[in-house]
Amino acid sequence: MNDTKNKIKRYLVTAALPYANGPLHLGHFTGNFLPADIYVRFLRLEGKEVVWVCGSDEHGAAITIQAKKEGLHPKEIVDKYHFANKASFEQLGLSFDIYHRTSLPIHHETAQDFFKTLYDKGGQFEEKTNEQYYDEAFDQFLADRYIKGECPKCNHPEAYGDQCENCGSDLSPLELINPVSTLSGKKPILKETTHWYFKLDKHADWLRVWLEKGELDGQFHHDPKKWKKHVLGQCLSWLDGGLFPRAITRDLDWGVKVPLPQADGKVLYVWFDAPIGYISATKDWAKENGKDWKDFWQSEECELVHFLGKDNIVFHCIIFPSMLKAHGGYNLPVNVPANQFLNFEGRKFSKSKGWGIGLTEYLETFENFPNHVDALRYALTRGMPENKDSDFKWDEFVDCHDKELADNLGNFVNRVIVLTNKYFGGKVPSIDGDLKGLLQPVQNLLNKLTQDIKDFKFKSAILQLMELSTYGNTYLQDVSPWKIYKTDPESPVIKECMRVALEIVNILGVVSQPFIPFTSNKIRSLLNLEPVQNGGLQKLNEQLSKGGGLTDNLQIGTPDLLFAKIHDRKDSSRLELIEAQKAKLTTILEAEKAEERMPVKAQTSFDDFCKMDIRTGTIIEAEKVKKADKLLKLIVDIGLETRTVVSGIAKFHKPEDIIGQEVLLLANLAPRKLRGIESQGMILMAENEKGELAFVSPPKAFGNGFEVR
RNA sequence: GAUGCUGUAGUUCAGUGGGUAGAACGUAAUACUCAUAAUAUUAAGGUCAAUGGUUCGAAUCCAUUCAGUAUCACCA
Repeated sequence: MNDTKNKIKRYLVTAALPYANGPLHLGHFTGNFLPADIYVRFLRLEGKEVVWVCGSDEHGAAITIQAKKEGLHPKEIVDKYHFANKASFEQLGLSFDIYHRTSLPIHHETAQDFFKTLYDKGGQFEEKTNEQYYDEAFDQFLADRYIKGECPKCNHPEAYGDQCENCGSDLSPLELINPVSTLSGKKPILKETTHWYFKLDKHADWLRVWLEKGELDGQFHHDPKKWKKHVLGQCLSWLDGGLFPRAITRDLDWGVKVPLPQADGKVLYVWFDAPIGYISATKDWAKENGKDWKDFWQSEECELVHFLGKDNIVFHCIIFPSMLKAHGGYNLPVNVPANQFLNFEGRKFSKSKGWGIGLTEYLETFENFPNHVDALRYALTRGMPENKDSDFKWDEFVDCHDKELADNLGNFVNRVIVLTNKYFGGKVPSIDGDLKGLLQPVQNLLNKLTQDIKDFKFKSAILQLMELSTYGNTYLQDVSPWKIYKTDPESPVIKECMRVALEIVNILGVVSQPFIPFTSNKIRSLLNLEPVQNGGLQKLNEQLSKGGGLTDNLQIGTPDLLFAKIHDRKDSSRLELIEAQKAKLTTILEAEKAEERMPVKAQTSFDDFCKMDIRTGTIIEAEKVKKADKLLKLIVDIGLETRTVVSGIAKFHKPEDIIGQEVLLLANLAPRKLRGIESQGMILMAENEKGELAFVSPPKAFGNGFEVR
């Protein structure tokens, strides 16, 4: 295809650095770490030189705020989660070459050098001074989201510094009436501060060429057709919207110090320092392993691939590449195969509601579940959100564990091992036939699997894995050696059949390794072989091109199940484990139904109530308000007159359905403009725990304009 | 609100330089018994979100609409 590919000798793979302020869940695992691990393990199997770097992202205001709330030093927070996450990752079989952390000195130096290089070059940064809100109690400048106040446009009392959720208008914190810090609850003061901005806008032109055509500095860099649609789409949409300078410093005492004398008390903004963590991690690894990090970052012979979730696309496809290009000398990623998000039983993961399962939690709860890590890795790969959001369901986990891993793969391997022991005393039979020819269909599947991984189609690849054992099952069924054995136990057909089946088991042992490494080791040990080594797939392909991958008369091991089925007549323990997880969710759902009745408000007086003039009325016209999701413009007949009312009910009621609807209208409410339309009253609605709105109305044809008391 | 992505069999998803729709699971029938009541074969099942357009021909291209989801300049 092109020459550049042939130059590639090394691969550098990154998985997005997890933020070290909390435990991680299945979504992080399947979106980011698992695909990277599969890819990296595959490259190693192919005998490629590859380094996979990752680590904890440990800076940023979120961590300092959490530390203050818990009365801890930020270091204590990040230590806790760094080591916890690292331990979980090891148990899950993630094969990082290094799991780094951005609080290490080598990272601080690297990030500072990077900043300093851009600064000294000139033209990449600009300085701006302005006034920002500052929380004196917390001794911290406040991000927009940490400020609340009254909205200047709709007077909603709980507007955020960046946006009012009531009227939807974009705000600046300075516009808020009576601003309050959400950290201390006190009124913040205005303070002047200076920050450095990275001139991202300068990079728009080459970025577009790079993303659209895959060309960099007039040369071929990568094939944009191999990028996922949603990745390219989002990037180009960003470029279309125009790029703007972005602040890259913060007023904080936790983070990488800005290496300038005039920048005391300022640190690099985490999104600037975090991706540089990939570089410092590589340096750290290289130092430990006697390698040169530049061979991976600054060499044409190395390919860079970033794995991440869709929330991180623009950072890795626009901002970080711009930083690297501005610095000069660095490789840019040849692909950024971002995944979408994983939901859990139909909803988003939510730590606060207990919806979902954390990685540590899974590892602990399923500790005694045989091969529980591979069971999870398999289920998550099968449902990987490669091109759209996907959903983890326990029932599907059970299904694919039992039907695919146990019945298809596990049972195939088992029946081959059992038959080999039975017919040949556990020795791999030698045959005279054309083994290579017999294995051709298997080789085709293997090739497809290989290509799928190279194309980052892991879901399809793992299906090919299953196809391999399906082929094995079908093949056994077609030949049915047990039938032949009854009449002619010495038949060469039996030998040939079993040799082919054993070869397939051997192939499965090698090629399953990127996906389900523990199972791979177990298959190998059933064949009496060592765990597969780097280059194992390359070696296997060489052997297959000559004939088979196994040696004649190899003494294999005794049968042992790879996966214990969840639906097991004799042992209900695994099913109980799953049922307990499902019961937990039911409990949450029921609790939500039960609670969430608003407490009764403070006492009021009859006189106050009488101030309300509530009238019966009928909706005679209804239309959607433009530029508003929730609003309908209604004309209500209240007998003596008609009123125009803007009502936030569009999510639950279509305009055409509610014409003729009888309603109750609060008629003496002060008029207010909503989205430019004067609303002369308020329709009374009942709202349930889901936020659904229902009309409250008199019985049919009651008549308009009567008072409600 | 703008923009990106997504919307295909009961379920989970593949699929496009436009030319009689694919898999897995589930369902039904049959075969087999070496194996974890496993396996194999066959069958049924889809106006490819809706509407309009381009075309000899559209699930595939264009437009509009609807739904889900993400991003939208200091949120890590």
